[in-house]
Amino acid sequence: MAKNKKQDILDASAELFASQGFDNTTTLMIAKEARVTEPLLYYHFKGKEDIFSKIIHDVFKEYAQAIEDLPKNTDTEFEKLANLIRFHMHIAEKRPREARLLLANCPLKLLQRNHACKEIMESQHEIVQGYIQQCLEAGNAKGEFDAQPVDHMAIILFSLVNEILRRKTFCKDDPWPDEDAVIDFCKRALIRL
Amino acid sequence: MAKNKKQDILDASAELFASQGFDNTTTLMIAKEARVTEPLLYYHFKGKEDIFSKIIHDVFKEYAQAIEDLPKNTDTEFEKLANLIRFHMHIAEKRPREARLLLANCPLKLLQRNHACKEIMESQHEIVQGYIQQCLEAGNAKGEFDAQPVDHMAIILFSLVNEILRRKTFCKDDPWPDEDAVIDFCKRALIRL
Amino acid sequence: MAKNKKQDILDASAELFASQGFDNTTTLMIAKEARVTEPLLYYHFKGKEDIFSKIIHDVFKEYAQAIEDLPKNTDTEFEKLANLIRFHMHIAEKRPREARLLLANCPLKLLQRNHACKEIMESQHEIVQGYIQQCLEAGNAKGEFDAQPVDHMAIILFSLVNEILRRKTFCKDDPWPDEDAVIDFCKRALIRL
Amino acid sequence: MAKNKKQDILDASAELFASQGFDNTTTLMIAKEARVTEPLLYYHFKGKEDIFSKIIHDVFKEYAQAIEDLPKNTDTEFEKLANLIRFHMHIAEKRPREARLLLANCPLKLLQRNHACKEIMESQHEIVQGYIQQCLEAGNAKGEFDAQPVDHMAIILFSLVNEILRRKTFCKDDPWPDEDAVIDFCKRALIRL
DNA sequence: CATGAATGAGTATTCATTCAT
DNA sequence: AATGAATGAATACTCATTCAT
Repeated sequence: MAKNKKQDILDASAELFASQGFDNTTTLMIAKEARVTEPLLYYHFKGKEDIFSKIIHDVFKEYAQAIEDLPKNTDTEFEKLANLIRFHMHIAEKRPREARLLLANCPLKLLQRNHACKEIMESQHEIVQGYIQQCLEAGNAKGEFDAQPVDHMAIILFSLVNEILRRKTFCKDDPWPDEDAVIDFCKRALIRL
Repeated sequence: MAKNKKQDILDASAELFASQGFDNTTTLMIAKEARVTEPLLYYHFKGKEDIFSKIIHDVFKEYAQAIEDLPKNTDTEFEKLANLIRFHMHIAEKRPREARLLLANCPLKLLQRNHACKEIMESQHEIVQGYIQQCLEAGNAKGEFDAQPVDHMAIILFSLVNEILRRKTFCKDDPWPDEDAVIDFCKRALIRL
Repeated sequence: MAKNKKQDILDASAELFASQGFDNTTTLMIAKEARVTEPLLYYHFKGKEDIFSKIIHDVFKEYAQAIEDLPKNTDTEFEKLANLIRFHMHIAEKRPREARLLLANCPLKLLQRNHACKEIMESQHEIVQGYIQQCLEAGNAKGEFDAQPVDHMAIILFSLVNEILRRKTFCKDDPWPDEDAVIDFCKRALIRL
Repeated sequence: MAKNKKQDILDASAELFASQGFDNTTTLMIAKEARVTEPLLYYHFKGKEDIFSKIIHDVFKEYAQAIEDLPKNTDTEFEKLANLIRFHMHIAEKRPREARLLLANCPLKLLQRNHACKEIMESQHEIVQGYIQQCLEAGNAKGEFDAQPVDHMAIILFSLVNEILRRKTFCKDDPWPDEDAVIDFCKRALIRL
């Protein structure tokens, strides 16, 4: 569609990787979907794997930015956690392709040593876990939570957030509690009355 | 090892699927790993996909049985939930190959309509969610919990259990809270003092 | 069906060779069709090619015998030729499987040097051509025909007979003149008034 | 030979299909014979069967054109029939490869429903039979023949023409009457003095 | 006579990638 | 920037045949 064929290739690849998986997508499929010839893929990228790397980097960049953009000034620290949870529940609906792309392909890619996926997963880990940890520490300091130990709690919350995204992506038909139920669950665990 | 070459094939395949993924494992690799010739794969199985199906069915059968075998008589309902969490944390250590096999390959397989993986995932869903739901309902009845609504809580706990398995499988090096921290997190959410 | 499994194998093979061709019929198909295991084929025969040879020999033996059994005493020599034509027109209806078996597979087999088919085709040639030639010579001697030269006429008549069989076998749906038209055509060519 | 590798593939395939049969010709053989790599076969054609289809279509197109090109203005209608017979006797000598290709492979292909061979055989049927039928009708009208019934006669003559081609192709060593004998045979059947 | 298990050699086809232009 | 032609290396799968029992 766009005049930029390089972007067409990235779009077509993302669509195909997301709907069929990396290994089941051939360069010919990509070329056809992008209305381009195969050699052009190699003019713009080093190869199929390179296209995949570019895509997940782009996707992750946007994701990291969105987390960065979450409101910094909130009445309570818990509100920040609630925002994080809400954000992840929304992604699955707003960016289903990107969610599928990462969640379906990365587990396999992680089996390969030194894959680009690994560093991205680690970055996500750092960013999200850092976000949570800051909230917890600030909340503890304020007496809002009595979340102890912070690091363990952070991992548990991070896991929950991740799994939310996964379920909403792959089990679309299954019932899933609305945001409030999830947020309430966490609130109960963090805030003892 | 065993005299039974059919089992050798299943073992070799499981190992390779778990360590490299289904698509990156060739029938020749399987044959070599199993110290067998390629045509024998086709004598015992319909094809590569059939081998995969047999393996995940076997793995799931054992998993379902293990859940069935969890102690039925416990002092508290929460103890049952704690057992479920402990069981999943142990699997990743006792059966790392099987955990990797399923968690790495199934997301991709789920993209294909009508794949055997889908029904297995649904069975797991039913079994584990059923287990949790029973605990919650019994616990609510006894006044042990005030978990409301039951179905939402069950899904959240199920998600947590799943993600525990995933993280322990793929992020072995990352720190992970010991059992007690996870169990405590849930206890705080379920049991208000 | 029969207790004789060797015959079952021959029957099953004939059926499959006739309906799918030699190369498209696998030994496994034969075994299944004959309700027998593959190694038994090799107990009774040297191999797939050997089964084929046995079948075409049997078929040809019966064919040669039938020609031998055509009535020897007829009012006219032409009646003998008419009988030969009628006999071939009937085969396609009475023995469609055997006709298909030979006519579909032999052309290809003839491409291979020294194939059993070759000698059989030559035998058929000799027998039928001999039959025709005798009729023509006797008819010429009696003044019934003025068929000259005999050998050329014999080949032409033989060709016509062969093609009749072929068309009735492969072009079942196409219209085909009844016996009388063919016989009449030959009569006109042989018997000048 | 030619710079056009696509044509090289067709030539090599035709040669091999004609001398060994479709099923006994592997794609590797074709590639080697055409001095080309195997994947190129799949770049230019959909597969082995597609190569075969292209060849028989080409062969048939040329055949149909040659029949179309037979002289339209002849002194007698019989001369037209004689030309048809002569034409077929010449094909076997001028185009032995193409004759073998079709006559050896098509009977088998006809066993498969909906094969390209079927429609080609039917086209040939229509063309040749139409040609003969026109001659007979015109000849009858002029009083040149008393060929009755026309359609039956046409089929018989068509059969004869077909079998001539077959025998000259497969039984090269066998004696075969010269053109004049065949033509004379037909003349006697058609033209009563 | 009969078979379950096993295999050497192949068989059509695919795929990521490159080259010449 | 773009492509038609071409390929090395697989890749899942098949087949006639044999062996041990």
